[in-house]
Amino acid sequence: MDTENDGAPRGRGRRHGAAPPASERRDALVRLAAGLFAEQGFQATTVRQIADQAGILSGSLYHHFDSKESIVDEILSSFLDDLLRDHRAAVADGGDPRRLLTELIAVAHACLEPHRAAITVLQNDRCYLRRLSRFDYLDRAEREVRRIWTGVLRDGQDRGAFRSDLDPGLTYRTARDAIWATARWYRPDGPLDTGDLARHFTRVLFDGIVPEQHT
Amino acid sequence: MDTENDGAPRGRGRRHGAAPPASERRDALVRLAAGLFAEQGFQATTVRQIADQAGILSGSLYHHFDSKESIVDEILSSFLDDLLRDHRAAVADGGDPRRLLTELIAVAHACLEPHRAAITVLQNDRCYLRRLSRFDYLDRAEREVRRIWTGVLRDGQDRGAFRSDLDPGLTYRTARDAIWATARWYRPDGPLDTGDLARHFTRVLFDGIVPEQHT
Amino acid sequence: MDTENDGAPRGRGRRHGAAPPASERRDALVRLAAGLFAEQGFQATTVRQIADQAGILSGSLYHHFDSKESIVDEILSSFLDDLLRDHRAAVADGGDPRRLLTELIAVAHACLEPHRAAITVLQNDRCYLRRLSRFDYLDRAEREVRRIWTGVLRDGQDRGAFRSDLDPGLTYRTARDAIWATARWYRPDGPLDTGDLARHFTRVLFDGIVPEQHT
Amino acid sequence: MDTENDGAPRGRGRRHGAAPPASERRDALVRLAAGLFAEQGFQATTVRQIADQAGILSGSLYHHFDSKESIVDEILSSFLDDLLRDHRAAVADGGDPRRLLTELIAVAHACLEPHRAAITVLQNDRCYLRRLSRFDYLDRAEREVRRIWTGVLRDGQDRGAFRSDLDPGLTYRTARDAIWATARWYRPDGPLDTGDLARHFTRVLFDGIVPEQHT
DNA sequence: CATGAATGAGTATTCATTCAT
DNA sequence: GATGAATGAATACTCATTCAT
Repeated sequence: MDTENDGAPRGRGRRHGAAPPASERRDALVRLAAGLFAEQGFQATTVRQIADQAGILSGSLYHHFDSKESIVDEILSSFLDDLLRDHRAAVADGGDPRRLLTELIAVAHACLEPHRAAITVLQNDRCYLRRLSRFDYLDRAEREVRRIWTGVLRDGQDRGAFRSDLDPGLTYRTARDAIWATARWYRPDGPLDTGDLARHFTRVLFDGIVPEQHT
Repeated sequence: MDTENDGAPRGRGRRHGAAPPASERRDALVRLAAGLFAEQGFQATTVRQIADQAGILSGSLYHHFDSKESIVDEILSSFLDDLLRDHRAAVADGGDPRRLLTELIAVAHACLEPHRAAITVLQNDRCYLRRLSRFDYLDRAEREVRRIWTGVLRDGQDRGAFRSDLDPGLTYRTARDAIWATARWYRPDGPLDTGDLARHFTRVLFDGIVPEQHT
Repeated sequence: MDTENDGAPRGRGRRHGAAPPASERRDALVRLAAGLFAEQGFQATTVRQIADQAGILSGSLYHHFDSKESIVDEILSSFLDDLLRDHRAAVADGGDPRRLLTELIAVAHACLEPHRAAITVLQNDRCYLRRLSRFDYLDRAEREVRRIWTGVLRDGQDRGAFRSDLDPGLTYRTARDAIWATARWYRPDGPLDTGDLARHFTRVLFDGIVPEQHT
Repeated sequence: MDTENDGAPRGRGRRHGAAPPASERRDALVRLAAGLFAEQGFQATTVRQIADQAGILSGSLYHHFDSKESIVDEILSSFLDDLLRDHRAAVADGGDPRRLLTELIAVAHACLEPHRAAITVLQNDRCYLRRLSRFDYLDRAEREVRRIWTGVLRDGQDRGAFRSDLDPGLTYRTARDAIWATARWYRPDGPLDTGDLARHFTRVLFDGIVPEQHT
């Protein structure tokens, strides 16, 4: 599907799945827009701000992109492509639930740096974007990620690796929210890298904040 | 050049702290706006949508409020007033850090239902609102809440109630984000009430998801 | 004409000539509005400002007045009634042109204090008001005043009292503008009263600023 | 949070002194707006009227200007730049007070035609504009002009060129008001040009309307 | 007489997008 | 590829006025 229009300069009519026409200029614009979206939110960022920062006029952006939405589409789909790929890979071979969950946490944290903008946009503007059919893939991806996490959690409960009195769906949502919310304040040049954050989070999630001998 | 408004119904010139002029109609409008802000975000909600849902014209809203901002101000300051009051009360008498932290978690979860709109707005539109000097109290409140949580956490570490290898600031942020993010999906008519959520969250935070005999 | 409706509380449909229903409250409101119109201009003053300063709600003003225009109508027609009456009286008995002109200058200056608001409104908002047929009397009054002044000036030229090389219309306009513009900066509590201003102006107009022996 | 606009057509963030981005279209719009401001006043003129007369939509004006205020700013600052420059030049070399004052009167009248709109706006809307800090330069310019006129007048009094019983400040204000008020009725296509007006005014101001032998 | 709630037509301004040059 | 000028629909907000209570 969607074979026509390949190689055309604009992304008109393109759907998620067909790669957008690559170009250095275009990539730079996407990165630039991503930064603004992350700082201010998608809706709150104007195409003029993007154009201003690129040193061109706002109308000129439309030589590279169909619309403001198509820019954010590129940012979001790239994030979700990576996220899903790494999630699937993490659980592909099955194995110890603790190891798998540790891996999923690491995978999510690993997205914080390269995909900070996408994560921020999803948190701030998801309720707006999901109303547009073009972004149906957002919910599809979320559902698959949820299935993977809750699968691992349930499997761990069955095998006795995780407490059986926990609600897997609730636990997943708590973990997911805590991780993605990090994007709001995480700064790559701070004292902690995303690996540190993942390790800290894993420890708290697995063993809690209470020392073991205490209970 | 704003003239004072003795007895006038609009909230012109009021500051945070002075009670807004009470009125049933006004309260109903605030609740109505809160619902829309929570669903769509503050910026994405138009005064016309609020007025439409109230069955009046958008200009008529300004009989009751100065501005769209003053509506959200009322919603947010009411939330933060409650939140700070309950936080201060929770730690007022000091005592066992585990009990205090349990209490803080309960206090935060107790806000999920009455202040869902405010919490959602703060997550979606904080980066916009904090630029307005009128909302300086947002950061002030956040700092005080953070001080209270990290104080309890540090005290617990000193007394051996909490693991000493955790970063109190990081732990606070993780907990905070996980709790407030709940407002995005929590529905009062669902199977779980906010007490259940608080208990679930407390258990995971204290003891982790791994059964004790496991490690 | 216009005999019906006398004694009715509101001025509805009333035309210039029929006295508005007197009332202390009403007069106080007119004076109050006059002050605001003088400070800010008619268009720039809102009925809410008037009501605020009267300590009532803006809607309540409409128990006393038909409209904002009817308030300014009262202010303006009162001024022009006085101005025309005094102009007519000043030239009624004819006589020495210098004396008559001195008298006209005095009459105009005498209006500065009691009718400062009307004069200011006429300068700031005349181009707006004259488009409304209700204010046709503004131009009628201006024409009569001009006739009186230029009559005196021409008569003075004929009799050798005023230089014959001056354009009476131009001289009238210059004098008129200089006098009315005074309303913009004149303050009753300043060091000069309107009599001083009239004398200063008369001297400059009659003899110029150059000492006589100089030329 | 306004981003800089390198090369962008709008005048965003410019200050008085920095030349606005020149453009034929833009200049035409300014002239067009000036005409409307002069006829109706600044506040009473809507951006829609300006746009209508330019044959574009009101929003399209904002491609060229930041705001309605920035349009009038351009009109006013252009006038005051010229006025101050010519005033300074007129008195730069000092000399006979009568010659200097004649020159100042000529300079002011010479502004009537090219800057009629600015003069009219200043008379009608000054009390509104001066409240905006952006227009602080209005008062600064007025003060300098006043200093120049009263300096010449006082100097003339000292040298016996002007009557010593006149109040220089009062005389300045009278002259200023009479000259600027001319802008309200002066039409370039009338029988008198601004030179005629200046000469007429100079004669009345210097020698009065009474023939010399008369007194 | 006054209030409180509303109307309706208007205001300046914003912004994604289009398109001839 | 970019510009410069525009569109059109939306935005928050204002204000004179009305009227049931």
